Amino acid sequence: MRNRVREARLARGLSQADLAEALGVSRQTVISIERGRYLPSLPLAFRIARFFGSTVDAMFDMDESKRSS
Amino acid sequence: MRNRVREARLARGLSQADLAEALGVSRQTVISIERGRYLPSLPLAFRIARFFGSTVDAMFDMDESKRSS
DNA sequence: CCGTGATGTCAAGCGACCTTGACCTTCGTC
DNA sequence: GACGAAGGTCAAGGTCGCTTGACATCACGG
Repeated sequence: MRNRVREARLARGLSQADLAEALGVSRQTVISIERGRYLPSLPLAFRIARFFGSTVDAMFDMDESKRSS
Repeated sequence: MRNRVREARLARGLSQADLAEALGVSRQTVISIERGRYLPSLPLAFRIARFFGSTVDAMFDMDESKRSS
């Protein structure tokens, strides 16, 4: 599962702290999502996608081959 | 936050148990999501959307006006 | 009347998401 | 060298997603 949060953030010239505040989450959460420590919840995924003017499906691509089953 | 899981399931003539098995989750999980008890995780949201040949954004619409904050 | 399929509730437990707070390193600048 | 901004780690704690298992209801066919 890859996500384009980091590149979208850098494209806007924002720091992790800036993005965290804009999304209403902690800086830890932004770090953890960017680094793939865990996946955002569905509501947070929507806020991220909308903040960057994108869609959940475009921001996070689920790789079918990586199903943990 | 509304979702179209129930109507998509009924449109295919599937029971909750059928859908649960197809998604690899428990029947409780399907019931809880359909009834709005809680939101699916991001991976499960993707599996649901793909199972029904749709997108996460189309299956679950986040209502901006219903932000809990 | 009895059984079965479909939907639903409740409860206990586990792990993932998210928080706060303390601390570290690197880089640029004064 | 001292400072601040940015990215990162670690730990403890709370809430939510998901599980299993037991049980209740309603409609239906035998």
